[in-house]
Amino acid sequence: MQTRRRLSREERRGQILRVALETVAKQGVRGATLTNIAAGVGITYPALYAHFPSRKDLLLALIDHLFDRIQQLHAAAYQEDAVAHLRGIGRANAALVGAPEDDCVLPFFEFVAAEPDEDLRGEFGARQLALVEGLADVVRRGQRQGTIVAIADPEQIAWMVHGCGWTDDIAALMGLSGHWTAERSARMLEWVLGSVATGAGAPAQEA
Amino acid sequence: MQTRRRLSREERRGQILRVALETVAKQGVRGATLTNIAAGVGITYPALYAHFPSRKDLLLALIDHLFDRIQQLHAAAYQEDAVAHLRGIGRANAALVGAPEDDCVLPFFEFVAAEPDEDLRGEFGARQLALVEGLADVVRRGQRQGTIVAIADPEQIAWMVHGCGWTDDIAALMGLSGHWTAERSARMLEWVLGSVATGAGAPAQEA
Amino acid sequence: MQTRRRLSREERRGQILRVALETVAKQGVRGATLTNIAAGVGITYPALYAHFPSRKDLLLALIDHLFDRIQQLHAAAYQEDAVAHLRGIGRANAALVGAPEDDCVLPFFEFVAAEPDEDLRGEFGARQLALVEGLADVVRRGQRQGTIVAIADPEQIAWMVHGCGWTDDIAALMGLSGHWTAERSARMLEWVLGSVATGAGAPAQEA
Amino acid sequence: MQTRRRLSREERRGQILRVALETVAKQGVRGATLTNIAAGVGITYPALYAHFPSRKDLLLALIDHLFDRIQQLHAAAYQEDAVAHLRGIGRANAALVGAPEDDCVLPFFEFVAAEPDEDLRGEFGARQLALVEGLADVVRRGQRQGTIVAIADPEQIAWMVHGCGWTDDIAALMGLSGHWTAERSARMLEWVLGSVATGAGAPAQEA
DNA sequence: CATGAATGAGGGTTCATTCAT
DNA sequence: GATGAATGAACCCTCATTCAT
Repeated sequence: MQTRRRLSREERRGQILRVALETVAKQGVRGATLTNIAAGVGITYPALYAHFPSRKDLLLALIDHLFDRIQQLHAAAYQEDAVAHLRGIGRANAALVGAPEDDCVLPFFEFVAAEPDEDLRGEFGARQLALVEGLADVVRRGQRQGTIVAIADPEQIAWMVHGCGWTDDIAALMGLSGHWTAERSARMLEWVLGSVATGAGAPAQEA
Repeated sequence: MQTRRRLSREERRGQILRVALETVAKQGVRGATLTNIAAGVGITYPALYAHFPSRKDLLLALIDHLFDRIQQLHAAAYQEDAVAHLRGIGRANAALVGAPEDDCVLPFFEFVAAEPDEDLRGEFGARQLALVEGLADVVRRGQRQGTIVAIADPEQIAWMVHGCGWTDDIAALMGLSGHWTAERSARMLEWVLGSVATGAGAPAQEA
Repeated sequence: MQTRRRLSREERRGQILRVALETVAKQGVRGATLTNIAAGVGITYPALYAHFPSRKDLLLALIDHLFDRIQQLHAAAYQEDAVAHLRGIGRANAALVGAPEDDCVLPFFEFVAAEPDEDLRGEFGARQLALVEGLADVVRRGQRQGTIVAIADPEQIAWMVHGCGWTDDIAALMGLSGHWTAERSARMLEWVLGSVATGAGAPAQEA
Repeated sequence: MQTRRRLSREERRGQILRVALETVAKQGVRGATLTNIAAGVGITYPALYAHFPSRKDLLLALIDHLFDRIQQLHAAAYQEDAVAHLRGIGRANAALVGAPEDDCVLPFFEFVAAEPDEDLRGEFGARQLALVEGLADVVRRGQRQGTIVAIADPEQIAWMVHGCGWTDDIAALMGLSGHWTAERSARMLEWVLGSVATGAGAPAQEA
């Protein structure tokens, strides 16, 4: 008599994705072998085929899962002031980078790094684009609010904010957190925001 | 009668590194297997062991080779005006990204993306750091020249210029060149430079 | 329709060990490659990894298996009279040596001879020691029975009996059975036993 | 101008054999690869082919070399009293076993252990036989001298003395020197000798 | 829904051997 | 007589995948 009840199909699938994400964070896409993932889940690897037709499909679903979580983060950082919202998004990213036990930012770049033969980059780029579009929407909202200068190109701003996050991630990935510090990262973000924010909300630039 | 003459040790080593770099550019670090590299060179894979004691040593030598080439690029972009020098470095990088047949920028990021189990990230980060230091030196030169505001933090500026390059590279890697265009990349660079450059040389910011 | 039914885990494991033992007997430890063993079993070599985590673990399990069998032989030779028991053990060994189709004695020495880089000698020595201890126990039993002189050093006797077996094995291994005959082997054993046995049971020494 | 003169063919050959013997002692027959041997000699491995047509021929020559050295040891232990001579031979062997830096006894057994596919055992057995014959000759000399009982079978005695040495060697090989001590080894030898020696020269047996 | 057994392709590495120089 | 470059076969090991149960 098993006290631990059989998981439903959906629950199992979610569990697998969570474990897979952790595995990618710790061992990279390459290290996310079926054996490793299944071991984390506590099942045998052929059982994974009951949920995903192939490893690649699992990884694609994982990208979905990952971007869902990131988008939740972006949504959670919402503030009525668009500039503050962007700042919140940037800080959320920076905070995650500093917390390597988190399984969200690091796997993000692990996917960027996923070898070309995994055929994942295209899919990944498309999601990334959607993320940037979301940021651009925030910029546009700021322009409607009047907190962001109307002349600014929303996409350009969005990409730059996004790029700040990338820089953080890459630096962390390469063990350069001691040099590209959270402080410098924040200063770069403020710089970008400050140069387009109107009024008193914009911190002065000091480089 | 073989028309292809026997290569000398140094020639062969150089050839292997060139081929390996192309292979990394096309198939990633993971795809740079001994079989693939040897096939590109036109020899059998055990022959590689006559030149490198192991695959990892080959990859480490490749990182050396790669950074040598990048540093040459940076040096080649030299201009007496430090701001112009930084701009040249940024543009050189952007130009390379647009020319995917070049085997220099893409492999760069392939290494960033190299799976953790390859154990290359540490080594790579150290080289990266040296590169940033080089950029910071240019900034300091600009400060001595008076073309860069004295108040600026050279390391901060250096990292930001470097980060511009990263953004270009990653975007290209993910097939987003259509969105993160050369124009936007240039604008971001000008932004960074403009905000620290003194005098008329600094383009006005318009985002 | 496969007529050969799928084997259970335990059956397969046992079969692999049996085949491996034969392989060691015929081709030595070095010749006991995964390919060779798997071929004998009738499977492909990666399948072996489902049963043993590595070749070395397989070989260690094989040593277990081998000593189990030898200890069974020693136990099977039991006689109440300790001297007779020792004689039985010695004769059992000699008999095996003469029957090369047996896969027990020969592999024994193959392990002794296993190249140092296999790292098996230590483990093997420990088992060997246990075997000698078992013989020493028989000697002590004889001393309690009064069939073996009390003054004798049990360990010394045990080692000497064991050494008789070694001599047989090595001679067989080197194809010298024509010179170190079963008769001479028996005479050496009697010599050892005779010199410590009390009473009429001890055959006269004639060399 | 090389101050170290070119070695003559014979000198080089001897040097190679000496180095090869050390290599076998330290790393076994399997570890005696052409690369390892050549490295010890200070030349490159293809150069070995100038002296031996193949690795196997080198190993066969090495067996010659090894037995020559052992026979020298036996000769050096010569004493007019045959029993003393045999005792000297046994002690010489035991002494060597205790001195692992010596490259004579250990390689001996490394060859016994040489995997069957090396095809060396036959050759090795023949040499071994010659060695035993030499011991038997000493026994016969003792019988003529009257120091060994006439009734003894010279071959039997010779094999037993030889077997004592084997036991020492194997025990050392398996790291059991702590249990099969030099003292026990000596006692076993005295036992054998004592049981065939006549007169006062024979130590009393005490087991 | 899950498992256990097995596979085939591929990975890095080592080694005896050949041959032009 | 010796070298440097290269080869081909073999080794151990890993992994995604299949399939009967």
